[in-house]
Amino acid sequence: MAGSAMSADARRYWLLKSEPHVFSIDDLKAQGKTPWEGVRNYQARNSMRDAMKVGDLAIFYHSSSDPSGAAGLAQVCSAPYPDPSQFDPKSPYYDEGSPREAPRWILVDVAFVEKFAALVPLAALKADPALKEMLVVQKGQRLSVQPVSPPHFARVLELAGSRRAAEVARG
DNA sequence: GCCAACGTTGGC
DNA sequence: GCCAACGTTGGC
Repeated sequence: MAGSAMSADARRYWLLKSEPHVFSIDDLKAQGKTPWEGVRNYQARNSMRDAMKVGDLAIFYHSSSDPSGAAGLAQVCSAPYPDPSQFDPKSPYYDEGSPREAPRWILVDVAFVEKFAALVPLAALKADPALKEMLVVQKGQRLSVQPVSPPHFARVLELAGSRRAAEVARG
């Protein structure tokens, strides 16, 4: 009991990938919040289902873009619930094998927090010695929902010139 | 557009 | 349970 409370309740940090031509940080800003639908990878789902908490912060990452990179900040704003798109035959994310009574795909809602003054390109993340171990800079890393360590998260915010950098670094 | 890396599927 | 084939991701 004693000693476990702090780590269990500590805010966690994430990175969410999105192709900006599908859904960008500007789209999130315009909508205010959105269900993070379409995740069809079990490891990414497990993060949303088991580990994310309301209030967690996430780097909003633009993938398959020119350039790709960290575009802004989002915040988890709901408990996990079934991704409605898995049951929608018209959705590109439809999964006919997902049972209604035991939905396969779970998501959370995320809210807009901040758009970085300038996108931090992947090349800049790769060039930073402090981010050498960060998942997103690793070769072949395709996971679309990634955990980010607090120091890495704080460093990305610092590179982005975010006013929240100091706050995050404090924990 | 190419292709390396990765996850999933399905035959055996 | 192995592993080849396949589909997808995503940087370049």
